[in-house]
Amino acid sequence: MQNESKRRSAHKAKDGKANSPRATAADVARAAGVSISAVSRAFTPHASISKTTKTRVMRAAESLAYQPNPLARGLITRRSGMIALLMTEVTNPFYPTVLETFAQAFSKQGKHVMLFTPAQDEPLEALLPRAFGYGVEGVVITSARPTAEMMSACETAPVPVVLFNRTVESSAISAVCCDNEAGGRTVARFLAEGGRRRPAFVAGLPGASTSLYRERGFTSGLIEAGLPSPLRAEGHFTFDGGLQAAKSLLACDIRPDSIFAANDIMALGVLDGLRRVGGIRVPDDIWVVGFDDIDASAWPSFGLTTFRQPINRMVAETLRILDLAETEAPASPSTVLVPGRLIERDSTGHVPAAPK
Amino acid sequence: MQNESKRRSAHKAKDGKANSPRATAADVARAAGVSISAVSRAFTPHASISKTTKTRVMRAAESLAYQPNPLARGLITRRSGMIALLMTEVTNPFYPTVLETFAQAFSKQGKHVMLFTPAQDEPLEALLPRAFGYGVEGVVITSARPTAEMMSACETAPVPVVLFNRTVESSAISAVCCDNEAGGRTVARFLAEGGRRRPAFVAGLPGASTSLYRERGFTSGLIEAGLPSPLRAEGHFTFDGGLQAAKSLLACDIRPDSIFAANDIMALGVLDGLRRVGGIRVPDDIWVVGFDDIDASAWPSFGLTTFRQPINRMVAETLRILDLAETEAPASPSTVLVPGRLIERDSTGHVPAAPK
DNA sequence: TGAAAAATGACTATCGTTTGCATGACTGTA
DNA sequence: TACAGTCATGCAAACGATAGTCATTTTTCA
Repeated sequence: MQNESKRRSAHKAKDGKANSPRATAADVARAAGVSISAVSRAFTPHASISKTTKTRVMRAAESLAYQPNPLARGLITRRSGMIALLMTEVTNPFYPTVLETFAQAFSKQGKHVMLFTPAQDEPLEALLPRAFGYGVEGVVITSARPTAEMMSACETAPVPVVLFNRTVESSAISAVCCDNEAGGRTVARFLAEGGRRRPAFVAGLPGASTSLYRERGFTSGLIEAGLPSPLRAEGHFTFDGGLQAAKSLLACDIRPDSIFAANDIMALGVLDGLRRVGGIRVPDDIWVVGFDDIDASAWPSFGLTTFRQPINRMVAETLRILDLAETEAPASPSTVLVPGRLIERDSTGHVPAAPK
Repeated sequence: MQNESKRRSAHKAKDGKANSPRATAADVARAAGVSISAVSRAFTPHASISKTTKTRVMRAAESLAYQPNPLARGLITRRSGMIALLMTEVTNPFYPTVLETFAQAFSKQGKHVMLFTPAQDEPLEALLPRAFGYGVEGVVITSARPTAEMMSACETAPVPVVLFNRTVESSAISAVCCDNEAGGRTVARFLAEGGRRRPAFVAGLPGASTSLYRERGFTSGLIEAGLPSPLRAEGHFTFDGGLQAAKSLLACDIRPDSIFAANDIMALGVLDGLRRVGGIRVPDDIWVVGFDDIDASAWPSFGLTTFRQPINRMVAETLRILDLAETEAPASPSTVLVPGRLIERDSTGHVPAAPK
């Protein structure tokens, strides 16, 4: 009887007497002197059950430490109490914060987070059916560049799907996003009012909607303010990319006097890149602005001025679309734009107060 | 027809014709002209099934996009293909990396990560039974300070439980950890050889085993090298805590000439704290060493010398204990210490080569 | 070629719930 | 007092798979 227990040796064996095999609804029913259905109904929100039976069941359940098995429940209701979170870039410090905010918010609703990260080069859309198989009650996708296959997979999903921090053309898919275009425009205006004349933009991954919209808003904001289109470099949304971008921007014939990076981690790279090159001072010579407001941006070494994404509100909106929030009526598929705001720190100079 | 669809309005309605209701084993069996058992066996690793039938089933399954329902399977086998990850501090940049490494490793085994983060002040041990209810095949806990209740809950767990980056007295629980004591000692020796005479230590959360062992190794290493016990401050494992700790250490009668922080994020805070106080140069006046080797430590602005935790190996060891790795035989409950190594950067000076 | 051994497929019970349906108990009104 | 409505309750059938049993091939070897 010992040699066959190959796969179970690493932990307490099954036959330990104290290892209570978890109470089932039948156990509770027996203890409370009711039927199994009654137990089930006691745990179902608006079920038809009398107050007395319910308390009796609940009392018995408590004494047996009973909790309905989510697997069995999910098998029949198709809702196992989990939300799928599809994430691709956990390295960007912005996302861990997002992750934690979601996890907290969900757990407040009794939901749990199931994390899906694609193995290298695994097509993202392959993850969706897998998630559905688990009876997830909703899917949140944070991927820089959702593919077309992905989108069509989303449209036929049996549960709500929300793109987080992404927008997409299709009106059949919900998305929650910071107002990136407005953010870019705000930064442009800020730089213009600060007397900057030669702006530069550091883009993220080509094709990423966030980078795209931030650039669009930035460029149009500059033009509205009578400034030229920005110089341009790519930073792939990474610190090192930002660092390289800074170098390449400095190599231009006419150096920029301000750099707006499509996210903070690149902006920090830019700052470090500028420091490396002697004789450049921030903000005296060059202003630097980021986007996100990650923790590190507030560190004294950086003091990065940045456009803050209101993660809490974005998450709340996502929950609302997933139909989990108690607040309002469910929305139809739509793109929700949440406004952000500029946080001024040391990496930019002071903008004179508006004249009147 | 509109007003009654309250909870389903946010996504494609059920009645859409293209919304294929997901193929079941029965569908596949019919398509392949075999019994349902055959289908089941085709998807069970060492089941008794002929090659020809298996391929026939697999072909049919593929054409129907069939995948066994993990809920139904888990209901009977008690293994739903998920691993529970209990995390408390996602804000420390070390953990997102850990998280991603785990997620990648698990997904390579066809397992998925279920994330459990306790709501504020929710007792951690309450999460365990919930996880077991989901039929998780293993639990990984990364919590700074596991409670006694937690521990006893672990011991009676129906599946392997591993403490990650924590150690614990009980020999009934497995743990995977970097060799913190050796790490602390290595740092001590490094500082001593570098001619430092007044070391300081910045502790993390009181009671955290990692901080404790790193300090123990550090202190004994110093004493062995003929140096005094370190000055001491607490930094709560946060950037800001490290910053404050630096200030308080500088306020000492005799300033330290080297500071070892129990983790990187605090060490970065220390660096920034030192910069704030004029006239102090790193490493000329004070050396700073961290522990973890998070991404930011390598950024030019910091160039933090640090003791690197080999996350990949630690994760691999964890998988082995969880009985998932293909490599070796399953281990009995044990504490695995993985060696790390010192990464020298700009925050410390050069240690002269050994004399002979 | 034949018999023993091995491999395979069809049946059926089961995992722990939810839920439709039929029944029985109550309530308020004519 | 009786009658139609409510409301609560229990029974039994799913949900979609796995695994043990048993009958039936196939394979193997003398």
